[in-house]
Amino acid sequence: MSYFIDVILPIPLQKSFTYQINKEEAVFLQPGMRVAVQFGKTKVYAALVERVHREAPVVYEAKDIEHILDEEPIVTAEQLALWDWIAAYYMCAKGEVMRAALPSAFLLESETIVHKKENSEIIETTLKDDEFLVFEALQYQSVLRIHEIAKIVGKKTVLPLIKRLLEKEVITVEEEIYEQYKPKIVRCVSIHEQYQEETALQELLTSLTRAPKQKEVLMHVFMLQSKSQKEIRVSDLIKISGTSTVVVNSLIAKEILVAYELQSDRIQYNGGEVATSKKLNEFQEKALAEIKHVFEEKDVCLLHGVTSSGKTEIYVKLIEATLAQNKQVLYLLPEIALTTQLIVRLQAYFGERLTVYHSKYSVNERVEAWNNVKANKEKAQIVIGARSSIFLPFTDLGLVIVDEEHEGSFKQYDPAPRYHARDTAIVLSKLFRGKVLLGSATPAIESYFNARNGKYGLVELMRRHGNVLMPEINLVDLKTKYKRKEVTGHFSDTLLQSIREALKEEEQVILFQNRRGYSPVVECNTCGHAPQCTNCDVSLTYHERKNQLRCHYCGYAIAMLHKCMACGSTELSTKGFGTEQIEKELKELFPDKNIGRMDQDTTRGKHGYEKIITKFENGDIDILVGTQMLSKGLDFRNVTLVGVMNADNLLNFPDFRAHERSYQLIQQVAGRAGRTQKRGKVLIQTYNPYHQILQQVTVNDYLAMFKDQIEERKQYKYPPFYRLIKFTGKHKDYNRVDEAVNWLATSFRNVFKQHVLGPEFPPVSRIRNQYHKNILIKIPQGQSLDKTKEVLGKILTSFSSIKEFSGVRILINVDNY
DNA sequence: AGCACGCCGACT
DNA sequence: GTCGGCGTGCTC
Repeated sequence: MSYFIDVILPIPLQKSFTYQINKEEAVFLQPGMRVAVQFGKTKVYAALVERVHREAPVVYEAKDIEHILDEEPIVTAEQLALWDWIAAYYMCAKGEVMRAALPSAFLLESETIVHKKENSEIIETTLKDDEFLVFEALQYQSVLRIHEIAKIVGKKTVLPLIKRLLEKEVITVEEEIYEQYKPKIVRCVSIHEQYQEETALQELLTSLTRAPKQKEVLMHVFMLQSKSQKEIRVSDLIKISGTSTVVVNSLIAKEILVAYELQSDRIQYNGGEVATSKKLNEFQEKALAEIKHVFEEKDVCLLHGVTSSGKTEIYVKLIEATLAQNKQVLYLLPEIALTTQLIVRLQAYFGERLTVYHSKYSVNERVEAWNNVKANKEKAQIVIGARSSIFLPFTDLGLVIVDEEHEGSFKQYDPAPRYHARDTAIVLSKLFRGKVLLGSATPAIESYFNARNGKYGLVELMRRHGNVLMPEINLVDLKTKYKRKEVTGHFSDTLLQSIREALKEEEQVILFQNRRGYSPVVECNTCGHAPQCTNCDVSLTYHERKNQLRCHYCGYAIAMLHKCMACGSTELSTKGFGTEQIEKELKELFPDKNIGRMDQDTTRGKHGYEKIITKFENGDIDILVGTQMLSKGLDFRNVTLVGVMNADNLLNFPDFRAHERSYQLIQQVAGRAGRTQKRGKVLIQTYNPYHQILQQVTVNDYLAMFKDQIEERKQYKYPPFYRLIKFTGKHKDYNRVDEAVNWLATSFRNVFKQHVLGPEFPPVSRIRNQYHKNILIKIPQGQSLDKTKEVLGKILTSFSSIKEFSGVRILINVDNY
């Protein structure tokens, strides 16, 4: 009788795959372990065991596994349950979830390695040019990889070439599997035990008089040994004694020192003392008590606290309480809010019990964080991270905090799984019977709705910490300003006046413009032609710094034109404006001040973001211009003025969430102003000063905004009343997507009738030479989600079997943002 | 996804 | 004529 395992492969296939194993393997293997398996003719993957069983597949012969990769499961049962939920809810393959969940070091892939074939006589003249190139390269290098061969011959497709070389017996190939994770090894030394005795030691020291360097090193070893009981690292020893490895090595050779290797953890906290948490003020205290009360009955609580109300201190108290129960804490933040500022602050309270997990960490660091969390180590009691940290192998998760809960970036857009970290965290927490706290100054409409409904608890904290006043928000009507010619560049005189006042007081200013680059469109004055991207259906954006026209969708760039491509006219003008242009205008208006810019273009690179922040904090920047990056959790003491350059392009966004988002964004940016005793000032330039949302922003009336929005959502059948699933067809042939998506929409409409919207080409219908077409499905409350997805799945299956539509890829986005 | 297999245009 | 382009189908 034979044994089998069902495995998840890290590829986007709906099916699960069965491999054969022997009895010993069946006894050893458990769900959550990895095995290396051959898949297809050549590839070897790390597959994750889902189930061990004895049901032989009927229609095919199961392959054997290559070998087992783990001693024990690296994925917990809870994680597998969560993966199942994500795959089902967000309508994607488990393999896609696996890809997103595991640190890439856990996913091994095989690579074809080319060797020179020994003992074979090769007549060089029988080789073609490219074959000879490979042959020649192998004379110098013992092995070659596929991509190296591609580089040598300067071609993309080299597999036929390799095949020919194999036939001519020039080379042999082999599949090399490698694991990417390498433990960090540190070399340590200790004094040989024969010198532990005092007399032997004295003897040794006298014998070393002719080797002063060695003696010195030895003295340092003693010093380090007496100072701390811990191991002595060779690298530290060299640094302290100011010698080289040679000296240490000769001591080891003389058997005076003994060397040994230690596996070390890359994640280490080397901060100072841990502070005790601050005492809360009476409002915070009350909020904390309310949250605790809510948690007695409910699993999820929404904390609605205005900017600067001291939400973090409340989180700290809750974290302390959870740690006291010996449970783990997950602190989720949007990627861009994961700043050093906040981490340093939390580290001050929790020291080495805090682990940070996010995309800037190396593969090795991620594996270590993973292992620490899984072993429930003390140093991983609190994990702070961006959305992907929900995939960590928690063993006893007591509390999840979702800070800036309203942030759209908690939803993964591409690739699948298109999950929402806030919603997934709630499911994750349920698996552990843990609690979830959602925190925001401007909650998502959905969350606030759930809270008012009683599904979540609701706690409000409307007082700023230290009784700092909410900033004074004023609108500036650009229409009248332009009419009265009171505008310089893009600055109204009101804004300019306020900037001058703030600068005179040596205070800092933040200016917000939600568009990067110099100006979005370059237009010919004669014929009206605007240069377009060759790969996408958008106009190119002018970037002055590099004198380029760039596409923000695909990155395509050309040099700025001197004359119109269509008519040759040299009169080109720019329309609209971005951060770069604001920066330039400021430099002209305030030549003696330091202007900084923060957007995607200036924060590239590993520390680009931090550099700008630090400069601003240190007062090296007087005026900071930026995109929405500015709105996230930054705490600048000396900012008293925030200017929104143009609120209208936010409000006019064609999306049902545009108003909600505008409110949140402006409110968040406004929250950067006046975090100390002096009342901050916010100026919003707009052509629509009577717009509801702007009016609500000025008086900080979240509730009014919520009521308006929820009414609209209800009327136009949007979330939270209806659930949305967006389908996007993608193909390089316009007609093919068109027909394919039309067919799909018709099939959907047969079942879901008027709840199917579209099909429709989006405003930008071509991106990277791929045409897009969308269908939106609205699911009313009360209609079973599972059933709906089942029906949709069936329709998609029959869709994929239609030949004419093959190649059209369908992206599914559940709870589309 | 990734890769093999198979069919068609542009070059030696 | 071949080389190499891309479309199609399959993977336990």
